[in-house]
Amino acid sequence: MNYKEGKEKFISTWGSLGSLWGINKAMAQIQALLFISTKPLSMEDIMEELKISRGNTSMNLRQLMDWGIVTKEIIPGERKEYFSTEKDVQELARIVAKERSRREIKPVIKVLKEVSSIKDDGNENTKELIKQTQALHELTDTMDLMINKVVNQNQNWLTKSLLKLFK
Amino acid sequence: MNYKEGKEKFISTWGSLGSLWGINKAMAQIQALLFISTKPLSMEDIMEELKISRGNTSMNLRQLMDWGIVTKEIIPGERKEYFSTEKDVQELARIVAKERSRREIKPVIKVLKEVSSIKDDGNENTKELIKQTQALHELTDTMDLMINKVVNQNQNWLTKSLLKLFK
DNA sequence: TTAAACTTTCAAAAATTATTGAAAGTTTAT
DNA sequence: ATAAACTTTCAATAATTTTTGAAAGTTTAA
Repeated sequence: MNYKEGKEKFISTWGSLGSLWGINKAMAQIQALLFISTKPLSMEDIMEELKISRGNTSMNLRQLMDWGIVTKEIIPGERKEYFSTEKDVQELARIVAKERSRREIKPVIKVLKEVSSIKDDGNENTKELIKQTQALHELTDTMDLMINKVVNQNQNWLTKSLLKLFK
Repeated sequence: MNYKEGKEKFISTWGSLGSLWGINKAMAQIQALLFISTKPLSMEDIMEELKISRGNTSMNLRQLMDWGIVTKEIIPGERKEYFSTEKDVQELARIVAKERSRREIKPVIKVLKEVSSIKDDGNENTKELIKQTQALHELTDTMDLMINKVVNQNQNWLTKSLLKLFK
């Protein structure tokens, strides 16, 4: 496998992996491309490399910026905007974990809390609903707590400390 | 909120959450329904409750069984097949984590390993590709290791021990 | 102020994914 | 062996999500 093949394989794998961390293919591919680029890229560069339209590129770059994963770089003397992504994997993991907690886990916790708090009318079905949503609420809460703890540590904690803990 | 409202809210929230843990809406809703049911349900029951077709129910039940989350129950004297889901949230979390590791994380680790092993031809782009995919490989490996450690512990370890660790 | 260079928006089209329902398949009881 | 009771399959359809591209918008230089 040479550079070109490796690059393509990485971008396409990372792209199809997008769903795992809750973003779409183009968004994941743009991030992947920036992640292995040695310098910031313009919209043209990205469109060209990934063979996607201007609109698609624009919208997905915006989303990546919303996530806090990609930043605009101003290059002096250049009219175009250039983009680059967070290059440190630890920091990247922290950002993704934090955003997913905020966007997806927190709202679910809210619903589970609400549902598990309905009045117990003595019916066995009601009892089961309360019991199970409560259990789910506790689990989700614990997991979210974990994630946020990890997320608020500074870099290297993840590899260094967790590796030790779980040995 | 009464029982019916609570039940519906739970099922629909859990359903739309399906994407977070990598399964589709109907599949997640069937699991949710079984999760709060006090007894095993037949295909008819599920179709009726969720207003989905026979084919859809059949296919999604099969997938849930593939995941190891749902099991067929034989009820003596009954011709129909009945289904029930794992009721323990800890066990459920273990199954899901294990399956996702196997289905999604492991294959990505394989690709990252391959790409990060390409020959360094001295070009700065090649160097960056190797460096970044290697970093991602290490991170993903660590995370997968963590997940599998958690997954191989017996129940209650998650809440009890991790809560302590992360305090 | 104007025009060139560039980016964003968004309705329409394309691609993907999920769902239906009826025919085919299977199992069980007699 | 037959038929009733039930489940699975899968081609067609529907729903959803993604992508396009051109018009509208913005910024900069002169």
